[in-house]
Amino acid sequence: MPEGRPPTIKDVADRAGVSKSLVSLVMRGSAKVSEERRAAVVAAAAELGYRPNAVARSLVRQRSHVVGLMLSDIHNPYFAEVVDGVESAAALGGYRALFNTGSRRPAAEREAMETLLELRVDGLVLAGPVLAVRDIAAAARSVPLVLVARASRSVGFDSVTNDDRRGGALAVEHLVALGHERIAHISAGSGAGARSRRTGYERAMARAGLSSHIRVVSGSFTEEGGYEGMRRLLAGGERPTAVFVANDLAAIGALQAADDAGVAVPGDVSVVGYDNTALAALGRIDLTTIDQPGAELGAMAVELLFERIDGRVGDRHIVVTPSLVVRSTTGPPP
Amino acid sequence: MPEGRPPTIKDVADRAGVSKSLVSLVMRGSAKVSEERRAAVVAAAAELGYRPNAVARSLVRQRSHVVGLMLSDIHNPYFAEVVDGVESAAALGGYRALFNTGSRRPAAEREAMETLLELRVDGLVLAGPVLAVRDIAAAARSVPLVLVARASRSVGFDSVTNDDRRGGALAVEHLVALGHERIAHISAGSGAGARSRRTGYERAMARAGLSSHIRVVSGSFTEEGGYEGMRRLLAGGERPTAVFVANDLAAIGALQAADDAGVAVPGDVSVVGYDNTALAALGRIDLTTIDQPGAELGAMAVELLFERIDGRVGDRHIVVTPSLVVRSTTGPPP
DNA sequence: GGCGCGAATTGGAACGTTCCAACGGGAGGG
DNA sequence: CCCTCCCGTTGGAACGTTCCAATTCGCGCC
Repeated sequence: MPEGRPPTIKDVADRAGVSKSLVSLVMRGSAKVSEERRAAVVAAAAELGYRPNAVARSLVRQRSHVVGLMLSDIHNPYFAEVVDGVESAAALGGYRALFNTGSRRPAAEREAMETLLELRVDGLVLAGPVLAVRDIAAAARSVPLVLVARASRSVGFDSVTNDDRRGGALAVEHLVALGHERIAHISAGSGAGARSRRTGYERAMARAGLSSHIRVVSGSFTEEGGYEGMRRLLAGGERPTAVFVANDLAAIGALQAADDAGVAVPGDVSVVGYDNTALAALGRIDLTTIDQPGAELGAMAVELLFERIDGRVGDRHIVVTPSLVVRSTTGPPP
Repeated sequence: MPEGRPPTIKDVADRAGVSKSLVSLVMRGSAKVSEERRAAVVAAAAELGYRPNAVARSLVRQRSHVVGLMLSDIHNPYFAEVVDGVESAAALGGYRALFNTGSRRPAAEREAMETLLELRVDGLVLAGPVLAVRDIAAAARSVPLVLVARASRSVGFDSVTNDDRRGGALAVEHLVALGHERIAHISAGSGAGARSRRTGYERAMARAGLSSHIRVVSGSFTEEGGYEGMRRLLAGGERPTAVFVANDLAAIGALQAADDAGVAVPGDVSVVGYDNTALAALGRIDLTTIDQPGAELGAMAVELLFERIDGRVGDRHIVVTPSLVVRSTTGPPP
């Protein structure tokens, strides 16, 4: 069980017979400390099990060397990839990363973000937040902030996204090339990027002369959302021969709904997802999808953050181009 | 872009024409403040965009109201469930949760844990760490600590796990009941719980009089580990008719290897996983597995943590009983 | 009219660091 | 032999809060 109180720099100083300043110098690896004193301090610290108090350090230095990352949904494997990128880029820059999650609920997201803000992280990365732009902009006023996987032309922060509109078009173009006309879309409503993916879908449909076949049902970025969406598509009206789903997670739900309804994929209906998560690559799933490199986006976000932290400011909105990954859930229409 | 310096309690006090102590009282919702002063303070805080500095508060109160959670692997959906449980239980107790990840590498895990420790979290939850017990025990000496999804009879901290040995036996018993004899195991080596699952497998095999059929290949708690393990099992020697894999993620890799080798599941070989993650429930995967309720384990861990934080100490090692979930990857031997 | 009391408010110490200006002492130069 | 310089070391202020003891103020009571 934890003992009375963790040892402080003062305790170490007393035991080593030096001043706390000297201990501080040793801990930070200063060159201007005599070898014997250093040894004495190191020994004393080890004996006491001294561990520097990051809270006190952070208070006096006005810098935490921590970047905060708010994840909109920890169940979406796409964000695990973003985490990888953020974490490795942060480590490269001598920073630590700490996460949070908002469970897709704006209120929870705001609270998670607030927690990070109160902790005075040096930079904040928001991955796929459903938060209002107003809240994001407000936060950006007090800390360097970068948005990942959600576009925004707003000022005051940077963003790194893929071109969701282009991605949506890519999906449609692929299906059109296969000969589909009745291509439906399961949208994720207000989810990050959902609007653009939908717009990409609609415009590409129009360009292909298929305006009359545009059909959008609302869902979400979750399995349940995709399942429900597909259920509705299969139930009512003229059945589509292909469905472009808002993301992989939802696409997997859609696949499930098709399986449950005895509808063959891609025999009866083709399905396209979005994100190219590890899930999509599983042999049993083998989902055609749009690739959006999560780890890279995360790493770029941190680099932008570093520039802001260093004072090199300029609202940069990086947009990477998505690409199509064809697997076995798409084929010619029946 | 962030302005010069975030406003402090002092700035608010000046603007409202009161002392910093009064502002502090208002911020903490004290009842003994006159209505007019309160209003003045609230207004001043809003105008300045004041946000309390958790770092300073944490320093003086010697309490952060944050529980730290170190995740061994953010790509394993099982841990996302643990996060859910931890987060909701923490919120219930008025605490915030902050995560970290160690990417299954002991050195990285130690660093992640150290980060949390330096930040002086009030409690630490370690989910499935591969860290040495020595390191865990050392950390437990300075902070209330609970281990999740890894057993340990050590003193100084609590743990919440499922009975991995029983789980391993459950898998074997199910397969034996189906008529299998050549049941192999893909182990996760030094991963948390791996040893016990293996022991459970071995003992159950012995109990069933199948000692001579015991066959263990080493893998890991990842898809690649499972893939490789299955590849080896299918390649060399007498082919098993059933395989118990260390966890769902690895089992999915194993499934893939079987598919790639043209081996039918469960026609030629049955496969059992562990964890009962959302992955296993996917229709396309439909994996027979051992259920270990992640969210519940996470929530229980936080409750134990709270008891320790409140000083009610006692090394408690909670072990929940796993259960078998039969799906379609298991069947009678060919 | 003075006294006591409670309620509202305040100043200052404390938390554990870092940083800076200042200090002591030995060596080297005049 | 004294002065200077530099190196290693030190004390104290500062960071933004909370908490406690002390202060002020208004009011009722004797």
